[in-house]
Amino acid sequence: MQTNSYLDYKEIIAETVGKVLPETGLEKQAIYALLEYPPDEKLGDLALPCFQLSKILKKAPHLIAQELAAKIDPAPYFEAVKATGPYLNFYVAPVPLAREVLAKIMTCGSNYGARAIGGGEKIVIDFSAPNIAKPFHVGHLSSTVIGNALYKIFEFLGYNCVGINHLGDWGTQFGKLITAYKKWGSAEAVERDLIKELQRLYVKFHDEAEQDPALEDEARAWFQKIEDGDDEALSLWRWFKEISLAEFQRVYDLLEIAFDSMAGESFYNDKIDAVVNELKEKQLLVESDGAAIVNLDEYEMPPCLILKKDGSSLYATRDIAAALYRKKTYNFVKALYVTGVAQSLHFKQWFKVVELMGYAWAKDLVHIPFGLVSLEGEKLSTRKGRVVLLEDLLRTAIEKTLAIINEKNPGLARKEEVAQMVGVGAVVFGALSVNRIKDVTFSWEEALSFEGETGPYLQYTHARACSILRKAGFSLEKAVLAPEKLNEPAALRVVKTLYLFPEKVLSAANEYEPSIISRYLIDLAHDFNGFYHECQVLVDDPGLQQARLVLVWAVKTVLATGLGLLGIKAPEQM
RNA sequence: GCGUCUGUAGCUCAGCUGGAUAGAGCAACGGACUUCUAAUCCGUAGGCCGCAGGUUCGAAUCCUGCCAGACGCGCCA
Repeated sequence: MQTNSYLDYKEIIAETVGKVLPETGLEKQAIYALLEYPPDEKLGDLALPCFQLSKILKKAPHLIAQELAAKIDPAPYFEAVKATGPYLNFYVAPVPLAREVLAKIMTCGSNYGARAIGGGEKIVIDFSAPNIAKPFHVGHLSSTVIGNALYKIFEFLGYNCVGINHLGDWGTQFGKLITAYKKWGSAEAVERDLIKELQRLYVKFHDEAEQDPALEDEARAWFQKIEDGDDEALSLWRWFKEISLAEFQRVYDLLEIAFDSMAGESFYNDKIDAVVNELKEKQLLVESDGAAIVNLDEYEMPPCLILKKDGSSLYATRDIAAALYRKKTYNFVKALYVTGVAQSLHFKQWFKVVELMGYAWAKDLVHIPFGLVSLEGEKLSTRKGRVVLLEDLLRTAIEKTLAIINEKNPGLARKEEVAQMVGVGAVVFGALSVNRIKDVTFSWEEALSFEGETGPYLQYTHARACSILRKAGFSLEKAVLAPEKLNEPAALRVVKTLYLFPEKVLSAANEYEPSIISRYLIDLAHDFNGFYHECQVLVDDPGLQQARLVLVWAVKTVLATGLGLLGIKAPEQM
């Protein structure tokens, strides 16, 4: 797999400038870091601003730029190197660029952009983590799709990822649920309405408990019974869990997301005492108001709660136990936790506790926060029934897609299959197209928008490219690379954007930010659609047609790869 | 009260490891389908980059203060 080296113009420039200007004493890396992409095509493809050099050389920046322009031989990678004021602008020679980029994509195929930097090391990714007996709603979308995208991105860079669904399958809410079930529920009703019925019972419990606080005690008692291994309590707990998992699975099937481990909170029950003991041995635990805490004053954080005054554990305890278990089991080089930004402090605290326990790998624990999802400006609330179920959203998106297909392309084969890819793709892309950290207000109109910067736009562009290749009977084996024929500005723009893909993938991984790939794909699709309008591909001149077909194939390949990294399908027709 | 994050065009957002005239999409208006899928493309209009200072040759980008919003701050997760 020749996936570790990509043509790197910055590297070439840094090398050349370093040679021409040895007196600056700058390392190649330092020059590399100064290089930037100019704001306008007319100013070339890469630029070296000379202000910093001016300080070192004690010379006006525009003079340095002029001098460098005179000394540097552009060939073979550049067609010109010009000084424009204080900038040294590099104009990439299109033919070598097109040749290198397209040849690379032809040899690598769907591995273009991949690298082997992970060396097979493990990255554990904790994501999705819905709560049992509660609806799987749009609030869970971000964690699920961001986690899945990071999984695919890191695999693409040579890591071995372990996806863990840390299910919320333990806690007093099960006591509440059993209490409500015993009082107002029935096996028939649960079998019939599944999570909807469980949710009804849960809401009912809270309504009733407002009048009758004794219910809370009853709930606690039932949860205690689960913990003590009481047969009835345990079998109800298992039953609720099965019902929930079956329902969650339908959503994961629609999204085509799978996990390597479904070890939820309950999995760590027998691993918590050891953590508490270890904290005691390491003299990190302090008693405070009857609870056991780790004091973090020194680090300007509130204390981390380890045990309640009744001696039971808290979620930080469970998270620490899980981290220790995962380190031992997987020996990860990084463990990512994809959860809402609201939990930032919690992660900062228990990461610090792990560090204080003496584990150097505490630095490998990374919280990947994302913004809050609200509904028409109001918080989602299971109890108030103010939620949009993810499954409803996905199914509505699929239905809408099917309607559009019936209107625009009624003869399409396997419509339902395509409708699912596109409808789901629209929803997934919507969640991955903006910076993670932004809060979002869910809107049906936006979630079901298929025009402009959307998933369907990317898929449509991909399908268009496929359509051309199909009509031309294109085959990669017989393809002829003819970069000199791709000389229209629109074609060159596409080539230049294709060149950027590997570095975008790398940035997305470094910043844990799938939206970098989303934005890139929008650019690529846009450039391609511009080319599509300006340049007819299926033309009489066989040489020209062949040259353009290779470009179309390359775009199709990169779009499919990029969409794949986001967890989105790329249908060949739609 | 303390802390974290966010504030860019009417709306949703890029750009934020400082650099050349601040970019998209949606909505509005005007154009482009007998030609490779118009879920597309092109054009017009739309901006004291929250406010005020500071650092710098240069600030949407860095620092400080303020304003607005979101979230968090001990026995839920």
